[in-house]
This record gives sequence, C-alpha cells and structure tokens, in this order.
Amino acid sequence: MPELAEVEWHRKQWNPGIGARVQVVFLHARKRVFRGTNTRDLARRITGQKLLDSQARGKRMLFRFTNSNWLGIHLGMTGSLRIEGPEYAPAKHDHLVLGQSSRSLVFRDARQFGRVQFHHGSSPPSWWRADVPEIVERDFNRPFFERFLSRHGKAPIKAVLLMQDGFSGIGNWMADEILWRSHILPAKRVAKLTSAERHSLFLETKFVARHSLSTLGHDDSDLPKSWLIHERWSKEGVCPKHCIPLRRATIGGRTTAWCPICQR
DNA sequence: ACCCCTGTTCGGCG
DNA sequence: CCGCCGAACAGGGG
Repeated sequence: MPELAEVEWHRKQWNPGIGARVQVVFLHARKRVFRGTNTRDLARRITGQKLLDSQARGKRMLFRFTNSNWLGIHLGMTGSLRIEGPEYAPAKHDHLVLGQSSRSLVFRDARQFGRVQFHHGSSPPSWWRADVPEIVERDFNRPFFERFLSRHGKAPIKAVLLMQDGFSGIGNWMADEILWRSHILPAKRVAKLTSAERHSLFLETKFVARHSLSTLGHDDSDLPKSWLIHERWSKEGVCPKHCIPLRRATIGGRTTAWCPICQR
C-alpha cells in the first residue's frame, strides 16, 4: 500500500494514542521486521512511556515517546498502522502492539518488507536522516532535481523516480502517474530527456505529491477519476485520456504501465 | 498450482 | 570504483 500520502494516513492512525501511556508492549522478537533492532530494549524502555508525537518523511515514520525514546516504522509493501481496543490480543501478523489503557496501537505487516527500529537518546536517531528534501517542500527545487538526475544519466527515468534519496516517498504508482502526466516514456534514459521534459517532470512530481497529500485516504478511492492509478492494475486498463489499452513492462524492476499515445 | 504484487537491499557484472 | 539489474526477502490473493 504505502507511498507518500498513504504513509501519512497510516501515521495519523496512531494519533488517538498521543498523550497516553504505553502499559504493555507485545512483539514477536524473531520476526524479520525487527532485523537489526534490539527488541528487548524496545519493549523495556517503551513500556510506561507516553506517546508524544510523530512525523513522516518520505515512506518513513518516527514516533517520539517520553524519556528520550524513539520508534521508527517503515511499512514496506504490506504494512499498516491501526487502532484496536484495549487488551487487544495480537493476531498472526500483528508484530508490534502497544497497549494503552483505552486502546491498542497495532503495527501489522504480512510480508514483512517493513521495519521497526528503536532508539534511546535525547536527539533523534542517526537513521532519521534529514538530508533528503520532501517533494512538497521548498528545498526540493530545480537545482536539487537536476543534480540528482545528472547523477543517474544511464538509468531509465522510471527507476530514478523510485530512488528514495532523490524522490522521497515516491513509489510505483506515483512514478507511473508522474510519467504519464509528463508525457515521458518510462524506459527513456535520463540523459536523453530534453530540458522541456525535465521541466515538465519536475512540475508534475510536485503536483502529484501535493495533490495526493491533500486528498488521499487509506487507498486510491479519493483521487480524481481522471488519474492513471485507477487503470493501472487491471488487465483491461486503458489510458484515461485516449481510452486505449495501456502498455506494460518491467522497468527499474517494477511493473510499469504507460499510454503509447501520451508517452513517446 | 501458479503467478502476481504500491519496497528495499545485496551480490554480480559490465 | 561506479552504477545498473535481477534476485531475494515472505505471505496473501487472484
């Protein structure tokens, strides 16, 4: 599920727990989502602490607790955050449950491409890097964008849009949406893009990110009917503009859909 | 049964 | 050394 705006939606699911104490921590310590994380430390230190606030950066989230405790969460492919009632008994894929007196904060992830990290310290963890600009912020600007593209001239543009170091929070469907709106073939090598194409790509990247953040709920149903996303999964998917079948291929390691008329 | 998958990392190779 | 690409991770759903 999770790209930029969906991540933001999931982050807010835990908001009801802000200001409340975590009374008990359930986790499946040997699960892959905890790779590299000291789960004993996590459970011991988070227990008894209040959730203070949270933030999202690209596809990552950071939850802050009292007494200098931090929880990082990445949703991977199938992760989700939700609220259950107090004393909720974790189901099979509920790898982390923070039990509060009035509710439980649940992290579920069937495929476990997601990740939970823990940090204890007065300042934010080192893995919470701040050096990649958010797409919707001022510092994601033309110079940054051009510099990043120039470093990946040989890669297909689709693959570059998926690189989190440059396009923070962009995932598979957003990349296809951006390329469709920009009239650029996904397989086109970055060095071959014209300056007009790069200009368009920059504007559409901002547009898709902004518009998604302002409208998106937990799935794509709130996005405009005219967007490509509603067509890209079904075999019969057509270009919203030309009503002709979409082309499909694996580019940058991901299934990619595009319109042969819009994009050439 | 078989094939697909909104993500990231790692090893191989050019 | 740089950077691209496919495989691997793990499980559910069509």
